[in-house]
Amino acid sequence: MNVRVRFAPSPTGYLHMGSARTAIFNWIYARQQGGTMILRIEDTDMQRSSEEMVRGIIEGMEWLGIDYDEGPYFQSDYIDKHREAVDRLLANGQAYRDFTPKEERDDAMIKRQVSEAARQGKERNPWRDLPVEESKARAAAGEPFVVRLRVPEAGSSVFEDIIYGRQERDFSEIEDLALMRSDGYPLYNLSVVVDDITMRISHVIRGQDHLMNTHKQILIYRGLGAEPPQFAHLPLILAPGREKLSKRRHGEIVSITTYRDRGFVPEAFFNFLVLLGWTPPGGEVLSRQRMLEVFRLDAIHKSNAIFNFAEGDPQSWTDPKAIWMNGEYIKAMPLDDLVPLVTGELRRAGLWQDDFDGNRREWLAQTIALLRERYRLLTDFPTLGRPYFVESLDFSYEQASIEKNLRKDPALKRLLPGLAERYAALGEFTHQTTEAALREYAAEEGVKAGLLINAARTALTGQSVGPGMFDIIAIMGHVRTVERLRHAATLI
RNA sequence: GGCGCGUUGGUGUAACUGGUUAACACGCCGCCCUCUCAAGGCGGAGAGCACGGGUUCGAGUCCCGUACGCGCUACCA
Repeated sequence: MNVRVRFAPSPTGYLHMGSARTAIFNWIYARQQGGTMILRIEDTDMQRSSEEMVRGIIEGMEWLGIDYDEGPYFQSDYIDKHREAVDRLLANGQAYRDFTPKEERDDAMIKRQVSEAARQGKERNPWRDLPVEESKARAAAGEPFVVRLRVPEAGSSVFEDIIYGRQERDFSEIEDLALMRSDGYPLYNLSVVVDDITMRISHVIRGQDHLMNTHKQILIYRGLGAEPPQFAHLPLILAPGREKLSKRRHGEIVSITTYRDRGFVPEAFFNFLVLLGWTPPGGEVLSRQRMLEVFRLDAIHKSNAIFNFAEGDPQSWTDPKAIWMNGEYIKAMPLDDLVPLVTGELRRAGLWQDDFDGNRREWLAQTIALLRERYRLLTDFPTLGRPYFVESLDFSYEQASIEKNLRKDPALKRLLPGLAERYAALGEFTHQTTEAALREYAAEEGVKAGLLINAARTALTGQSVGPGMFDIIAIMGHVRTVERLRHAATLI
């Protein structure tokens, strides 16, 4: 079978995490099966739609590296087809006109009564049985009506979901849903089905919130004489506490752009997202290539995934596992791929210098290679890594680090400048020569090398953690090292 | 309210068609390395599988009920 899947977001202006994950699973399945990935914008809700809002979605997909073979199609471009389908349903008796005045339906009191009646599973819509001729005549006379699907009285709807298994629902539980509004605009359930038929979709992979809708949609497929596709419903992504994850409640954290802006490597976030609802066999960190090899739709979980983060806690502003995952990518990805990403961050932070991709091109690569070992976000390079990229003393010294490494021993007030002079006199300035000089100086002064080494770390970086000291010195270079050692003495 | 789906350590999950001391990852804690660590290496604590019944020689795995969560129940998508 020719696999054709679609990702069908509504144009909200940004790519929601949940939507992104849906897109990812569609994409993986399409690519794995050698099928076709289609992007369709569900903009039937006209007010919400605009160019800009669509762009936000596409940008998010591009960042994640999710491409598509067809589209973007716009649902609103197919309204004529939707209406035509409604006419066919009306003609073959699968649908009927409901002339209940709109105001009456909108009335809260009546709404309650109607739902109360529906609750008791009692009466069907009376307009269901209006003779066809009278129905036509009223419509022709200009009386407004909504078109409803004629759901069978008895029996049940059954389908096999690839993920959730056999689904059965009694027809008596399914209301005669509206297909077209009284203003002539087709409604969601009708539109998706018609579009999926015309786009020859073979597998509908979407959120579990549509699981119940599927019974209705299958009825529409049948009414239209079409064979329904395969369905695979994905578990939802919930916020901590198993509550719904929403932009309103949780803010920027649900938008993919947040992750782009806060230092995530696209592949890493893609990998993390894939874990929300699926466990790959043999390890959670895996390349896309590997995903395509081992992915199985029916291995997706049934229970909702929880996106774990602590509101207000800067340490875990997002799922700690996502941050860990990102660190794994930063450590393991080819350096040539990492350098441009870090370059972007340095530019954005105003730390970029022209010779970084000229004379100091190699130096930049070495510095990134050194720092990547302990960084987990791309933004760590301009923030934590600032002392490595600025020429001057324009970086801050952590107070705790000053206490711990500089003020620990008053002798450092004298030793640091002393070390600076030894270094200033050094001809060749490398890892080896600087280490030898430092150890020699420490021996002469009768102090432990570690005292000088740790003091130097704080002097050069303002921090008490970081790479091996002589690696740092080699990266900092002769001039900055001497300057910073001298300067540090003034802090004691 | 009705209907549907789900419920394994703090989190994400594993455990083939019921059968060893419930496994892995993140996080947490400790130790080691050592010039430091938010790096690396090693180890540890933490669930008896939502709860209550039942079937069975034996159940996280099957059945029933309860609780909780989520979803659907619009002339929204």
